[in-house]
Amino acid sequence: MEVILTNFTIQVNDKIYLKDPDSSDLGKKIIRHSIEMIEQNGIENFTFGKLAKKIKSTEASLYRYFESKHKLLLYLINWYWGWMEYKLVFGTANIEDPLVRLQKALKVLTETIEEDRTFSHVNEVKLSQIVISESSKVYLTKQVDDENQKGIFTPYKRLVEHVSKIILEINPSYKYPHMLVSTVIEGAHIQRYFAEHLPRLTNTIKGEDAVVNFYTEMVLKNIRQ
Amino acid sequence: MEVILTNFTIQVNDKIYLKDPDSSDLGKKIIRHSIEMIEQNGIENFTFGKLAKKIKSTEASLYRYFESKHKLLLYLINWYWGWMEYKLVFGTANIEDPLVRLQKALKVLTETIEEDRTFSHVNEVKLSQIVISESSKVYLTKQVDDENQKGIFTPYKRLVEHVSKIILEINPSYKYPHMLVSTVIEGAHIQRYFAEHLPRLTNTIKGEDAVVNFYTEMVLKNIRQ
DNA sequence: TTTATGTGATAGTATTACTATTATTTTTGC
DNA sequence: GCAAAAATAATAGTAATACTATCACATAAA
Repeated sequence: MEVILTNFTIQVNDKIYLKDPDSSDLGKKIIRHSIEMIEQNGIENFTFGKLAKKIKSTEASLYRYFESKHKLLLYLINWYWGWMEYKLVFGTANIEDPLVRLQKALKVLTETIEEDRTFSHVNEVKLSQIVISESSKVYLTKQVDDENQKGIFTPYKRLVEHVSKIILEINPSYKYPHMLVSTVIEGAHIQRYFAEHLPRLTNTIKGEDAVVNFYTEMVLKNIRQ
Repeated sequence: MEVILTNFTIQVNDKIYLKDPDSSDLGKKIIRHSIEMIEQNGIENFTFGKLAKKIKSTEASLYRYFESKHKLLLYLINWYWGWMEYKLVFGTANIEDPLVRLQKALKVLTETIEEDRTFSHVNEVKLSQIVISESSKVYLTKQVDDENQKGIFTPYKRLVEHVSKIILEINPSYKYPHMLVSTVIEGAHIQRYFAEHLPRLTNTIKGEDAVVNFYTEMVLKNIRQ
């Protein structure tokens, strides 16, 4: 039984945008089509000019929503982290055993993304491809510290914190919970990228999702007392 | 006893440059100063115009060495992989026990970089900072497949292969050697970046190099039969 | 001493990442 | 149903970037 919750939106830090893209048709169009274009051509080849042309609007109009393409990318990535937290919370609700809960959480974090019809104007499959190829670029800049101070990376931190807590529930003396979780999240992205483009840097195994299995195994072996 | 090998150079794939920067004074100046500038201001804010001004040359002259700043970055990163391989080979030579050899290899891959006076015009400490903040950008582009076909990423692959082989020596049935090694290398970079800019995504522990210890422990626990 | 090679000087182009201004349309409040 | 306010479109312009092209000059190798 699939339940579609229509009164559900992912909140994104309002310092990222000038005008909430969720609040208008044009805004939603910007999100939908920027996802398509960035997924297709990468953030480097994406410009507001091209997007404006595609959605038959103007550059100036887009700049009323986001002050730069970097901010737009930040918006998309942050939306994703918010969505992941929502999936994590839903996916692990009512699971008593912390070990089972951890395994479920790791699965959510590392598995390939499938369509989620709850949020209509966002294509989560394409967005997850963007996250794989572009997300590290949002923090590997000289403005990190600045943006970090504005709380722009808190959704990501919250996600890491969330899973770290489960780990500490299982093994309260484990020394590196955050390091372990962020290694898993970032690693899962990179490994999927490698599998597609630089396969000799990873391992793919027929009949299993090597990424999910590898990182699940990794965490369990690491936190064992 | 420190031995300085002056007749030693790191070879970089000649498809990356138009003219070998090692072959002239101007070339070496380009390398030395581009490392300084990119480390300081990041690749996004680095331009050939600025570099030309700093070394009192012209944009056109720089373009005779590298056809784009992306290629220049590729050169630097590839130099680094070549240098790491050299350090790995030297550091693990004559170690019989594969477990000890693996531990040494992991240390080389994950520890913080110190000055190496063997290669005069390259500041390895600054270069390693560039690798931490910028290296993923060289393959997270839409030209990966193209560049990969030209063999531009082989030094990285060779490094991964090298360590993978040690792992298989210890446990021939281990399923994910490449994934494990690339997770370690990429992870070490990201964790050092997080420690400096987004500390809540990692763990730092007084009196120990948490990155080296975490990843060494991780590998050993993972490959145990 | 010629010739090739490397470097410098200068100029030019298409694109990008914006900002500014004004006109037009759409929405909303009464 | 209309005026006021808000949103969007149209148009123009700027500084910087990422190059390409051309020609002159210096120097070093043949």
